[in-house]
Amino acid sequence: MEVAEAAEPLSRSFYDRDKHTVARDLLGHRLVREIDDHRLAGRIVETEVYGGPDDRASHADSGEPTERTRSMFGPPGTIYIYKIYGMYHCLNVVVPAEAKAAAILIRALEPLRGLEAMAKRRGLADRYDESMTRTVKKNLLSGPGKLCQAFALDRALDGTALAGGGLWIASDTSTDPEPSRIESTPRIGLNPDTVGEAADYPWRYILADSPYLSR
DNA sequence: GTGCTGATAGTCT
DNA sequence: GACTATCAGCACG
Repeated sequence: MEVAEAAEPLSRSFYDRDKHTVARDLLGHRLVREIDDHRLAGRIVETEVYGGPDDRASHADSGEPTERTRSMFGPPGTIYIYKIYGMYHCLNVVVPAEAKAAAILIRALEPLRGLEAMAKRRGLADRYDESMTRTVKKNLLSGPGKLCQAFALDRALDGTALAGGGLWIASDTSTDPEPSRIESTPRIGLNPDTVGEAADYPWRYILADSPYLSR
C-alpha cells in the first residue's frame, strides 16, 4: 500500500501563486491518472514556465485567446493540452496571468505506478517485463510528448480542472528523504531566430539528480 | 555518448 | 506558406 495514494489533489490555491513559485513547487509532487479501471502515477521532475508580459515563446503572447489556446486563459489549475508537430501532445497547468496568460508545462516524470500500462501506450510492451530495464523505464515519461502518450492525455481533457476527473496532482513530498537539488536552465526546443531573447530565459526547473529528465 | 533527419498536421501569418 | 513548447531511428566513433 502506498500512503500517498490517498493524498488529496493539490487545491486550486496551490496554482494561484507566482508562476515560477508554482513551477518549482510542483517538482516532487505526484501526477495521477485514472483511466480504464487502472491508475497511473509519476513524480514530477521537470517543468517549464510559459507566459507573462514578455515571453515571445508563449502561446498567449498575443494577449488574445484562440480556439487552441482558450483554456490557457482560464483560472489557475485549469488543464491546457495542445497538439504539437502533428503527432504529440503537451500537458500544461494554468497559473495566474499578470499582463498575459501563463501556464506551466509538465515536461518529465519519474514512473511510479502503472508501468506496464505506460509501456503499452508507449509502444514498448514487448520490452516490458517484471524487471523492466533501466533503459526502458527511463524512456517512459522523459519528455512532454512521451508522458502524454503514456498517460493517454489529449485534447479531450483540455480546459477541465486539474482536481479530479481522471487527472490530478497529489501532494507528495513524503517520498523525498532529503531535499532535492533544484536547478533552472533555459527552456527546451525554442528557436532564438523566432522568439528572440526569450529562448535564453532560465525558466526550466528540474530535480537535477533525477535520471528521468527529458535530457 | 553526439548529431542529423524524417514523420506529420494543426495553427497562424 | 512557414513554423512548431517532439520523438525515434540511424550514423558515427
